[in-house]
Amino acid sequence: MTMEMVESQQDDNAVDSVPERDAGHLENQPGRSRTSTGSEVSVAVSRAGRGSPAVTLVQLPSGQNVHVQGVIQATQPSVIQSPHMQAVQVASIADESTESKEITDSQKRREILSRRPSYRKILNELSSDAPAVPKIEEEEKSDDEGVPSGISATAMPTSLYHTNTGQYITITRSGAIQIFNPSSDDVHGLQTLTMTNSGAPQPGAAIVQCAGQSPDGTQQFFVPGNQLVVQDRDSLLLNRVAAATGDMPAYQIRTPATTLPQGVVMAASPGTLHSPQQLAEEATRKRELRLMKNREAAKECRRRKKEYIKCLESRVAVLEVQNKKLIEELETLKDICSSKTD
DNA sequence: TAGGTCTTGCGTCACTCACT
DNA sequence: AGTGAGTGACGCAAGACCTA
Repeated sequence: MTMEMVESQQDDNAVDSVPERDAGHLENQPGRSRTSTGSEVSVAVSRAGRGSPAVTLVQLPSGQNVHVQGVIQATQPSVIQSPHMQAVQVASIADESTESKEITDSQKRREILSRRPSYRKILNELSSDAPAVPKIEEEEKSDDEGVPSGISATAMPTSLYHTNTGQYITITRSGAIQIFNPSSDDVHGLQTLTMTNSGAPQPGAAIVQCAGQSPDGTQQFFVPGNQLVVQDRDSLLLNRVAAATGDMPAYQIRTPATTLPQGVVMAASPGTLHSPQQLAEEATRKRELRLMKNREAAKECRRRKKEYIKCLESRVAVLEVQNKKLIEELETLKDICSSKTD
């Protein structure tokens, strides 16, 4: 589901559903007794405390007493809050008076901050409180988002291969093949391939579709099952056509010949690495992979954070509408009360 | 218009948490 | 215990905006 859909859906629900729910909440205010007549309406305004909003006690004609808190409240410092963050903010506010405590224990602060729940978790908790707030799905995202996925959580590589051109190929659990060029700084260095074994043009061969930008040179690399992925002339031609039409280029998986083609390098498994140079290369490769995955994770995290903030802003809008309605309701009740006393 | 400031996004590191 | 995901913090770069 795209963000636009989420927001529009929220907007649709915002005005209608939430105030209804909170009206019910107001009706259930405990601790107040009915009047003997049951038809009297009384309004009492009291100040709760310094900085606290005024509390208005409204006795409805039905005999119900309603505590209405002032809807005009002090502005919040930030909409991004969690219980932990609130604790931090309270602490920081309390510390404002004493400059000597301005320098906080960074270790403790880091500890508090690091325990902050994920945005997904917070958002899902919010959504359980307010149905108008959409949940973030645990696993899948829709493919029609148009966002380059990179190596996502659902496509974690299970195998890593190194080509003779210095590129890395990862085979994910879902069967997708991803080509990564470490020398490329941007997202275009990553290509995602989707294997389709059914309908292969010849036995033992499979078409591999490349979702990324096609490289200039030919691609040769191995995949599990002793199969060799070759970008042959035909598929190269297909690639050129695809490049012209915007379609995806094609690769083929073939069973390799008894002798390895020139220029094809098979990455050795970590268990067979002996020389320090090989170990260093392996370490470098692992680091590159880790950095790449962390890069993607950071992107995803920022995306979720933005979505989370958007949802909070939407919720603020909903609550503002709700406050407005409550103000109007309160004014109406006040009018009824004053007209009865006159 | 040049220089300063602000905003935004990115990559990386460090760390925690959950899972196996 | 090891591993991967998630995320805050930090620094950097590029663009937007402001001001003398």
